[in-house]
Amino acid sequence: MPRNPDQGRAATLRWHTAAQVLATLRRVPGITRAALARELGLTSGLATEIVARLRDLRLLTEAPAPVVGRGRPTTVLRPHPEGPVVLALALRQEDWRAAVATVDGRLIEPRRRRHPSREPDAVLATLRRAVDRARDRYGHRLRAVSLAVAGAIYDDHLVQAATLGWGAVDLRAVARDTSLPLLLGNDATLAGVAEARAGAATTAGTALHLIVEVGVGGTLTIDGRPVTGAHGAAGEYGHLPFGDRALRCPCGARGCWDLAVDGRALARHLGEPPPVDALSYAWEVIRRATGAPHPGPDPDPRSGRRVPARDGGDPAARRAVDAVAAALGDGIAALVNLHDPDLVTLGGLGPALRRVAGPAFDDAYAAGLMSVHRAQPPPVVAAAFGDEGPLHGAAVLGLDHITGESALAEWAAHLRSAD
Amino acid sequence: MPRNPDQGRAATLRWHTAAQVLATLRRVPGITRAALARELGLTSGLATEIVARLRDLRLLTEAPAPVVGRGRPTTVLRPHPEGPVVLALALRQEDWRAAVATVDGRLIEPRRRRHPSREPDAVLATLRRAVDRARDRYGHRLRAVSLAVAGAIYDDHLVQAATLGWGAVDLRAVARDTSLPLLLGNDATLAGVAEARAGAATTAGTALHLIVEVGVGGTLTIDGRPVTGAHGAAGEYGHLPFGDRALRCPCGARGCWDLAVDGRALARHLGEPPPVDALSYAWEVIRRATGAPHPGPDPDPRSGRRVPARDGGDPAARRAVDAVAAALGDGIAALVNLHDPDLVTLGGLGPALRRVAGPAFDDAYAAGLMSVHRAQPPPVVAAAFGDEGPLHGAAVLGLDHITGESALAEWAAHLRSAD
DNA sequence: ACCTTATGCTCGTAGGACGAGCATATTAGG
DNA sequence: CCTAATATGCTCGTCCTACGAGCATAAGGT
Repeated sequence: MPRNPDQGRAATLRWHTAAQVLATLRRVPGITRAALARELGLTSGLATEIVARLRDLRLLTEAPAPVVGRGRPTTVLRPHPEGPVVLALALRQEDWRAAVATVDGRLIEPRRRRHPSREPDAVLATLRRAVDRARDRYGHRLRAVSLAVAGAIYDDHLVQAATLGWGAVDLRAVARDTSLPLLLGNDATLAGVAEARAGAATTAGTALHLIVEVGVGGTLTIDGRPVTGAHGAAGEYGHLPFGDRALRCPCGARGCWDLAVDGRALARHLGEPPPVDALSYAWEVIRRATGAPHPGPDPDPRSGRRVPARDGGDPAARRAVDAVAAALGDGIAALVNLHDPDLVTLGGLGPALRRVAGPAFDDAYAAGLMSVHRAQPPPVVAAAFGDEGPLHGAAVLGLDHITGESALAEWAAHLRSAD
Repeated sequence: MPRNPDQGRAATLRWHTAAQVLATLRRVPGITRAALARELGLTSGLATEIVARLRDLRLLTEAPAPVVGRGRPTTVLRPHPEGPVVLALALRQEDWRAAVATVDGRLIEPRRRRHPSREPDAVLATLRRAVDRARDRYGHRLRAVSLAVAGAIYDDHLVQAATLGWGAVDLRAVARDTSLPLLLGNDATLAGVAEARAGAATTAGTALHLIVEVGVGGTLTIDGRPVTGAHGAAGEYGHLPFGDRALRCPCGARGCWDLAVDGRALARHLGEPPPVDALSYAWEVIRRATGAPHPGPDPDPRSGRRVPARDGGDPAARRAVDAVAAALGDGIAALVNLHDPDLVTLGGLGPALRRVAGPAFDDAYAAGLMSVHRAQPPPVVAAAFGDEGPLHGAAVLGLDHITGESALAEWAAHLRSAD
């Protein structure tokens, strides 16, 4: 039956182990060849064959590894200087980011630009220029473009981006007429993927990632893959009715959790009018609560050092932060009861709210857990990538695509035809 | 490296296609050999080889298929009369069920018994006798025991079964000293698996199953596999705080959805005292609301015929049912926003509440959906298996186990050693 | 009786995985 | 400085799955 060259069991299985090797290289960048063989349980003969094949395919190169003890020295596996790359893009409210990713998952040339205009056409034209620049520089090595967007995705289309003020916008213009696949993902989803693959949740099989900015977004990941639902629209944690049913959400429903945990909630607690820019307003309230000049996002979220003084700030702001942090902890507890994750990673305002709020968050979290989770509550930790999560997640999306079994077969055919 | 006989790439791949064949046989019981080859894209030579191997392994037999037109007649694939089986058990509040399942997924000898006593020891001893009986009858053909239990599972242990009045009970006694694996699953989770594999959600990639009895349980399934979380404790939909925060749940939290959608909610709306048996109380209120003698669970839920008259019942009961159905529809909408499923299947009281409530459910469901889901709202349908879901799901769990690649290798070794 | 159609079987070939044996490159220790 | 110990890499023969082509088989249709 399988006359089709890239179908059937044999053609798929051919690249199976090669894809595993590349996945391992991505999980442990700079892994040695010997360690890789151990990790995957490859016999040395098979390792020889597969590495040679991947070298011939310009997917990786070997460099002498630093010697550690006795025994024949091994080599470090690195992406090939003429190997395939993807362009990762992340589109947010006030700026966009771009980076080129190699098969080991490293980002090169990360850039960040503010939108000169927020008009869809202007933004898409800018992104398109980034694609063209990458094509000029990398030529046929560029194999895919992946785009993290702060908006709602449905069946691979952007249907709404509230923070950008966009409705449905056709993003395909970013890669039109390039023959490059354009891979689309929600930014909170992709940030969760980044945490699960290379960030704070690498050891977790099931992880929940939540990001608080204007409202709450996030995703559940299972073994590094996001639970995206039938149309890619899953992850609307902010519109769960965990909040006060008297409050009406712009989404049309009542009692959305969104309204209880972001800048709008802080304003309500402070008796101030609804903020125009809920995100910077929230940072400002957090600043007032600490009395510190600028509590902003951690420059390096991996270091937990900068704990601002809890005293010295504005008591009203502190009470507002406490209330919002409690609503956050309470909701997270409900989601832990629901999903039973190994770990929860928090992004956006989350870590700062928690830090400034003192015990309010932890108390609410503990109180909301069902008894089965009390003995070993899943840790709630700050996201490792911070604001860079969506870009890293987009890179993961693109690399998953180009190192999948079918894309490897394509790349091999591409090389054969180029010679 | 792989000196271990049942590890490594080759040993796993060996059974890969054979496992696919058995999975297909289970998805389409009574499939013909020719249709199977088409379905999996097997060449006729490979089909010959694999079917022959599975025949030799006593996993399936072939019988002449009814002739439909021209061409050489093909055969129907059936489980082998000496092939492996699993014993599926389902443990509920007032009764337990048992059935033996063959590799094509059919249940033979389904039985149902009431608990003579609800003491854990007595119940476990009864289940153990069912295991012994199956062992007597099937001998070495019995390869696993799977158990669906109406309680909370954590790390493969039962930590609580509220409806049975049990705390943590060690269920391993059911299969102790038999060398049979005991596979454990929550009953709502397994009912969802049954719906996704062979019930109302077979065509759905992502499906949400919810069952309303005392509270709400359920599971999300992705391609037929349940999302069970890190410890198998996921699916506590009933303890999401969708309800009135003024109400305290026995779980310790406030506002649990549970309290808004079951018999306890009906009693509150009617101003009656909290019922002792919330489930039969709920059926009784539904009966009062219809005026019909007995609205009970559908005898055949696949036929949507028995729509009771909405008029003629007790108006107060109808209003209570309306309110509860609305709370159900509202919560389901929130979960659709969250998970983006293709389909929602409803079990337990759900279908009856919805049928009796008239538009209250559908209105609340529609009103709670986010706009992205409005164009094509996921259908909410009655579960196909009704009360038999957990038993069928347990059978799926067991059959997945014995038709997995490693278990097939074991079975082959077992046969070799028995000769 | 033929042809048509659908299916099943045999056999030669390709290619991945495996294991054994040998080759190689380094350190540790005398 | 030489040798043993150690870790790693390569080659090759074998096994097994998958594939494709050609042929065989068993029906219906004419």
